[in-house]
Amino acid sequence: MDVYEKITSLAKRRGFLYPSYEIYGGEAGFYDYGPLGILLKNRMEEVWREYYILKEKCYEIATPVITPYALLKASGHVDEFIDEIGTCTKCGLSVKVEELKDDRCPVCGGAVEKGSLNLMFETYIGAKKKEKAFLRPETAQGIFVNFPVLYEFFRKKMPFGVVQVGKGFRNEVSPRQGIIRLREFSMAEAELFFEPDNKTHPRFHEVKDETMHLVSDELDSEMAAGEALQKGIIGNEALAYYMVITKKFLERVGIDTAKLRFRQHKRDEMAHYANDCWDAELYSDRFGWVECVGIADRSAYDLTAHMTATGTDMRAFRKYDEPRKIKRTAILPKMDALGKTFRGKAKKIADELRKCKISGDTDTVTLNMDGETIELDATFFNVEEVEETLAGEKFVPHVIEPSYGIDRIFYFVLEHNYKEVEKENETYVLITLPPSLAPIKAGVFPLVNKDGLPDIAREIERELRDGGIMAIYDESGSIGRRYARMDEIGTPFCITVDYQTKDDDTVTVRFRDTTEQVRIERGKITEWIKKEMEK
RNA sequence: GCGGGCGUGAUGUAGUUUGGUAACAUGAAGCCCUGCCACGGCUUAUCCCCGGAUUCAAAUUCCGGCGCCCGCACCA
Repeated sequence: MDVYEKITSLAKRRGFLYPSYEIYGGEAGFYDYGPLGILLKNRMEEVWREYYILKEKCYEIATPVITPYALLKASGHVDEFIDEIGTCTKCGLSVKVEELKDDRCPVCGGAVEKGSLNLMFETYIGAKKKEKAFLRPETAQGIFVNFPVLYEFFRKKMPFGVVQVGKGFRNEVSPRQGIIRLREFSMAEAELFFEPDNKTHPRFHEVKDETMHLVSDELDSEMAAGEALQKGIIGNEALAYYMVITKKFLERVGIDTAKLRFRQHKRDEMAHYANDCWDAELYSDRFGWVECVGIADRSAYDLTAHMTATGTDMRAFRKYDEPRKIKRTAILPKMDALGKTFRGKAKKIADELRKCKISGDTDTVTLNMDGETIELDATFFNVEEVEETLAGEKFVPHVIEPSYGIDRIFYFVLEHNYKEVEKENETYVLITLPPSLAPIKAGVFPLVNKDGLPDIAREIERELRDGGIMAIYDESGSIGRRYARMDEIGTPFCITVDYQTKDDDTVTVRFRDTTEQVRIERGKITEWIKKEMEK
């Protein structure tokens, strides 16, 4: 058995992951999180929020999974997310339509059956009048379409960031590798809005010496963020900053950073919306390098797309440092003449007039209004050179997007922390999860099941839970077996009540990774564990 | 989607060649034992992926479906 198989079997046995709908034969690409699995996943998402919401000052929003056709048409997903595929009837090869040679199989020349694959799940809104819709392929779009109100919420100060943690859906052709490729998956995405020529981060200097393993066509080495930026390897400061944040986050949830690298996308593998992209890849003994986080510069792509499709102004306003004076040729309507001739229509005509493109020697203007053609000569306007003061300008913000695949990271947290050690000629399994991530923080055991020790242990379990610490009481089997059970699910501490406890109210606390023990006052355990978790 | 392999208690496996009462280990529950690292004792529960065919009889043979694994393709 390799690591993946061991983890899959442990995960099912101990309540981390179950294949979905198993009693109905199972459904490929779907997994259930079990009782312990969801505790761990929730902790990962909480830690993610600490990084992006607390520290980076983003705000989180929640938008629907079901997304109207028009939105995804505008974003490019309807067209770009479709794969036209030809399958050779002779040799069975499947290829993209553009790779066909004269509509025949490029390998054996056989006839080809064409089909198209849209990787989005389709659905309909409304029971009677059915409007076509899709399950969202990414949470990002829900943020983009809310840009105008969010911009207002942030009181028009750029840059700002909005995040969303939730489900995304992709109807994969053939999902495999368990939780690595799901059809319904959890993602945590941050959309950070910047002025196009100012993709910087105020705290970049704090992380500029942090190193990352960078891989691109020309490069494969450990390099400081600042250096990579200077050399133009990473396109801008914000991108580099969030790559460092990603590394810190992954390390915090228990990823082995020796098995982390950032790989730059080649031009042709970039998503339709991206113009620079670095993937955080994690190494698996089973699967090799796997993309788990994508950090993309989406430029103005999405906001522009939604602006074009809906006519909504998705621009932000930037004040110039100093107001700029601009000279231009302007047309100034003469309201007295217009009023006398056109009466009620005068104001509307004047507004139209101001929009006209003119030059210094324009003497007549023709307007088309409500199907009516109106000729105006110089008695109705003046043409003048005017000097205007512009306070600033409007622009479509650029977006830097770190996008995390929670389920994949979840798997890697397990794989990177899965340890086997030899213990008295037997393989002994433990998961060395960071204490703050562990689903169960403490096991509480009576050394023996008599003389009142179980009662004391039960009380301690209760005290811990009252203090906010997930603890489990266990009296079944030998003490060693109970330690082993806890080690296998990554519980960092085991508290044992022994006879000394009855004398002096102390207990032993045993560390998962070293099996060392310390003696601690019963009343202080809760605080002690909380402190340990901060380490 | 195509080709190959596989599907047996919660987990890992044997049994399928040669059709006839499904076994082992781990895990789990209960009781006992146990003065700190899975090693003890007794008891209990839990399995042949689903559907069809052949047969007196199918875990075993055949067909179809679903799922898992490998390869090809796909993975914005």
